[in-house]
Amino acid sequence: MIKITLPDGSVREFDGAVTSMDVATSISEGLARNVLAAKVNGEIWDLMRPINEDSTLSLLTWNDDGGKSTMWHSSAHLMAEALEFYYPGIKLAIGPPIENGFYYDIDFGDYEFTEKDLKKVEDKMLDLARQKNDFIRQEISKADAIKYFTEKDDQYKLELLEDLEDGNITFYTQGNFTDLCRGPHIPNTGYIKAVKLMSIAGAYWRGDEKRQQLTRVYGITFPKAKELTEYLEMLEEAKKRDHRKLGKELGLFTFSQKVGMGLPLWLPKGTAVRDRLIDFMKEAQVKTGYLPVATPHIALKDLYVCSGHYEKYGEDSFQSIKTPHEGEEFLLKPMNCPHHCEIFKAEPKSYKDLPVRFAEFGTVYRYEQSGELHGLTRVRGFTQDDAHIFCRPDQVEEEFKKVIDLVLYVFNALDFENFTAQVSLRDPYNKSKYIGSEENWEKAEAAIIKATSEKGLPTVVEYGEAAFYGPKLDFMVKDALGRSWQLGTIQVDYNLPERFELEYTGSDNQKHRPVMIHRAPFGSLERFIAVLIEHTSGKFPLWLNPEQFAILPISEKYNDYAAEVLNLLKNYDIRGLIDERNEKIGKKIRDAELNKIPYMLIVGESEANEKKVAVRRQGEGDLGVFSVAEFAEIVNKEIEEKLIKFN
RNA sequence: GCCGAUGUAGCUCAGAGGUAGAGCACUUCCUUGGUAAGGAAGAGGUCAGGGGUUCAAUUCCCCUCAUCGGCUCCA
Repeated sequence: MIKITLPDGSVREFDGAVTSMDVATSISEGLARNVLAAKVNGEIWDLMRPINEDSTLSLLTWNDDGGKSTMWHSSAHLMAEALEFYYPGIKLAIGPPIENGFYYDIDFGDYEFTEKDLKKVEDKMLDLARQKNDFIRQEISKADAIKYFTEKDDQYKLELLEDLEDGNITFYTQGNFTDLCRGPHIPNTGYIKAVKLMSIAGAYWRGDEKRQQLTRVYGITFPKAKELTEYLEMLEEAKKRDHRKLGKELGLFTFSQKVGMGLPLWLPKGTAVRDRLIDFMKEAQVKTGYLPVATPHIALKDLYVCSGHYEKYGEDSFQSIKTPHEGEEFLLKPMNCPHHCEIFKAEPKSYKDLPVRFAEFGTVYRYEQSGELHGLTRVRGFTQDDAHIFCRPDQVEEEFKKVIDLVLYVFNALDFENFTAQVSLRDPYNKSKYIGSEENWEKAEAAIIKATSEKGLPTVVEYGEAAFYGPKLDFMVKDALGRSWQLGTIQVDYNLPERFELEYTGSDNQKHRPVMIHRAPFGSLERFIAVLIEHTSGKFPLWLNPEQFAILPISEKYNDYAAEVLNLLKNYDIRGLIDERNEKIGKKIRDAELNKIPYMLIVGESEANEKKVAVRRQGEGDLGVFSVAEFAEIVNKEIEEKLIKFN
């Protein structure tokens, strides 16, 4: 008698060994049709794998991450089978499921596999899927496994086998394909109803650029054809929101080959957005006691030798700038913090002075490999809304909480509702790669965890993700399409104060070392704006929009009245423009809509006579006729609702 | 940096070994209009750059550069 405990706490009893599929069938036929895998005592298993002892069981369907990943893992095998059919002799490396689908890294030997080949592989996969071939699990001895892959001459699998223990090795077979695999898998290939091979990319064997470069084939599958269609539509939507495309269309920023790759040029409209974000942050920061400072774009190399950045990044950064006669060596500023340390040192500090908070919108330059550059999210020169808080050790937690408040204020004003706080701690198995004492690390890590839990943030803890000088808290924001982006960051640093020998005089009249906190709620303005563009699909909040309205005269006869309205609106601190072109009103509306201008003010004969404007809201339509003062009130009310002052 | 793809008008793209095409945008003219594209004409190009094959190359080949998709990296 075997007892199976289900997630709802109910217990089902079976005579002898059962499979998860048996359990699913005993619950309902529909569930049996939809179930893909099962979590048995916390481990994901094949549905057909016999359960021989009392267990807890939860059945996984397409709606569970575990169900999806099982399906995609099996799909990787299916793709491998199709590829082996067309390209016998290829060598397979690894083929895992990923967030959206799966990939397989493959050594095609001399054959150059291209995107033209994808279609026939897709078709073959569907063909094989229709055969409903079972995925068969087989435990195998290490010796037999080595023999199998030696015969297949697959050095990648052999290398993987080296790390595996005998007695713990399984093969999975479906149709004519057998692979070394831990599993689990879906019962048979018939569950896969829709296949799309997305792209091909190079990938290094085991992520090591010194090793063999393999061909990575990305794909995704679905249990229903309709879901594939929906997924492809979602991707199209994401493309429309791409900040590179919208940035160009809306005239926000550009790049120039002459200026250099990865160096964004802000156009007037983009600059307007940027400046507004800066003003917004400055205002909030002044209220929280930050002191603005300013530092130059270059500094002596010795500054970064002192900070330790040179040792760690010197080789992989822009190389030094030298003076012609004196032989001085400067580096482009990759960080603001060393400068701020020197500002801290400029005047002696008492414990009564702390915390000191130096803030600077500092533009920094970092060498990024050419292949890494990506729109505004990955650039070589960018501006941080940087600040460094120098405080006493007993103030760390309090300061940390204040920064969290500031970040939450920013996110709220910009409608970033879905975020998670990622706490990055040391890799517990490799503590040697971090600078600083054990005691300090433990203190800092504890302070961050306490602050996030007291603020009630949705938190995930990642081990091994800390910076080399201290633990950090990153704010990961999800955009409307569910993609995750890292924005704001707060980092504790016990290292730089040490290296720069920063100190303050305590109440005991002794010298003490302050703690430093780096923080940037936006992170980089460039990346932040990129995410903001994709988040809003270019429809910025009204307070941030460079053009809040467009006055659209019905015909050129009313251009004068339009100018009058524009003048009036200037008094209300609302900004906009007049579309004076010789076009019909339909055309002007269409263009304003496409330019995502929030309000359209249509003025013709009746409006001019009554000294009014017909208001149309972008994406919504006609709102009716208002006086200029009434319209100004509508706008200001909308802004006030969003932009609650920080205090 | 590495692998692969791409590079034609300001933008989106078509094209083919024999003097370069469309739509939108732009300029001028006609039209003066009521809530998502009025009409006509015009201007706009070293087909990314360099080399080669050819009677002839934007087209085929090689190199370089840039962009895109990944890998690796990200203080």
